[in-house]
Amino acid sequence: MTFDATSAKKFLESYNPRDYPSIALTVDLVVFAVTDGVLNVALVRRGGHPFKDALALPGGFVGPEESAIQAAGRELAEETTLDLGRLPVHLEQLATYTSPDRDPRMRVVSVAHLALLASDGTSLPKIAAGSDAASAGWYPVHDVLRGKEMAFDHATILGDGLARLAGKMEYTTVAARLLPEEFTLTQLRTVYDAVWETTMAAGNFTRKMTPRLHDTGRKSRGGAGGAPAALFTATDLHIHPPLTKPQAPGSPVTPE
Amino acid sequence: MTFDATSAKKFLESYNPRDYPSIALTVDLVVFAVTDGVLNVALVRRGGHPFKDALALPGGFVGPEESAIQAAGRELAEETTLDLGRLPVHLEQLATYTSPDRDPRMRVVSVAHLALLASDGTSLPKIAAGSDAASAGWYPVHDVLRGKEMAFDHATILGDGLARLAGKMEYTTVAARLLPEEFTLTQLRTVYDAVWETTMAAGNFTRKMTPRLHDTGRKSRGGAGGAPAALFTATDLHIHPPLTKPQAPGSPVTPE
DNA sequence: TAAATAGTGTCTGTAAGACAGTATAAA
DNA sequence: TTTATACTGTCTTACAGACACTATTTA
Repeated sequence: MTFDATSAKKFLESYNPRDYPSIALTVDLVVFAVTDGVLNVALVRRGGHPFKDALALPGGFVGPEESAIQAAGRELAEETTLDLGRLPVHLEQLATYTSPDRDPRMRVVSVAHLALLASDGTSLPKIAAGSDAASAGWYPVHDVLRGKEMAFDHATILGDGLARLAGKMEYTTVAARLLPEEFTLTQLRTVYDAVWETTMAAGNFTRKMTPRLHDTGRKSRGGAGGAPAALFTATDLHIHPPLTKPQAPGSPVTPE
Repeated sequence: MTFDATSAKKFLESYNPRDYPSIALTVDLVVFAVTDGVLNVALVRRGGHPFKDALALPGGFVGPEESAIQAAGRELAEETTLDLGRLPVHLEQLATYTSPDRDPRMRVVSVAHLALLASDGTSLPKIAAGSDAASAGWYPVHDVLRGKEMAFDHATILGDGLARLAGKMEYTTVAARLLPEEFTLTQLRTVYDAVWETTMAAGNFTRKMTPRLHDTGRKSRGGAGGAPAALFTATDLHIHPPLTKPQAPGSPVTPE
């Protein structure tokens, strides 16, 4: 990487820090996990002003030597006390929120990330409150969004995170990242039902998904009566053509 | 927005500017337009180090009082000397690039945006070189990506921008944003061919797209022989189920 | 006319949606 | 046995892909 002192100086002239107020770079996390057929999000209850006592997304500052995704992974590890190196956690950048007045204290640019935690469907990972949070816990996503009382622009971010997940599930097997490494088709279908708030037909779901998954050959113990289901692992294959989320009634396909 | 001086002070304690080097917030623009069946991107030739003489995406700093998308719109207007208030230009956030060493001079966090300029297919909007650029012009996207000699991480950004556009064209009518307000189905098909580097069958394309567009009732003058085509305008409808980009041969649908 | 383009019709194969039926296991 | 679950089979309908054919214009 070659550049000389003159050009660096010229750059710093065009970028005069006096003209630009100090910018804080943060990450906000939209962390999802499924239990009992419900999609949950990890939220913290704010301990201080502004938005004291309101629900907020967990997050933190991006360190000087790390990228945003690295900061997101670090915060996630701190918060969940999970070993991210071993756990297959899905983490991706969502969007960046830059409105100058989104935080009344100073200019805070936040790179939101979407994280999917594996869960067996009956219990959720423990999460710990961060520095600025009084308490942390899991909340049903759809309920929270219908209530829409959140700190800063976090309701928007959460909505964007849900939309990203719901959309991506149409054409990828990313829903499997919300399940243990080996899972049954019924478990996977439960994830779709939870995120899309629908009820997928079991038979057709099996027929469509099976060619996109890898059959381990093993069977699950039938938990509550019924035949043991085959255990699958996810592949990184795209679903083509996509799985179609059932059209909401009243959303027209043809104009006028 | 209520917060007191104490909490603001506490926040500034947890965010100690001394611990965080000054951050420059910029936007980079991926500006697309189609001519003669080819997808083009607006690039500048860098005038100074680093990456002197290399191709780069246009961009600039985000002002203290504006959001990233506002900065992107402003830069786009300056660069193209287009009246964005009147022109139906599609502008959306793409992704944010935060690697600490992506710019050797200082920490530059760049929020990339995707812009689609309307074009009649035979000429491209004039673009002007910015401050740090020696010259600006249009370049064929696919050629540039195959060559892959660009400044900073701009080849990655350009690739992400193309992927975003190509993907979104499967399930929205966003391709129409690369055309004048009224367009024919052949023009629209040309856009798909240019972006996807395919050849869509004309008859089937008509059958699939027509219900998603609004027929103005008017007809285009047949330019070079042939029947006059109907003129359509775009709707904001989703294409459901999506238009499928023909599978590249060799990309398997079933695992193993 | 000839040539070029627009748009429709038709055939075929695949797959989605609906749902019945069968197999496997636990209580 | 009863019940619950996992899967498979079948039928119908929709539509994508391929492609022929007609219609409408310019040269």
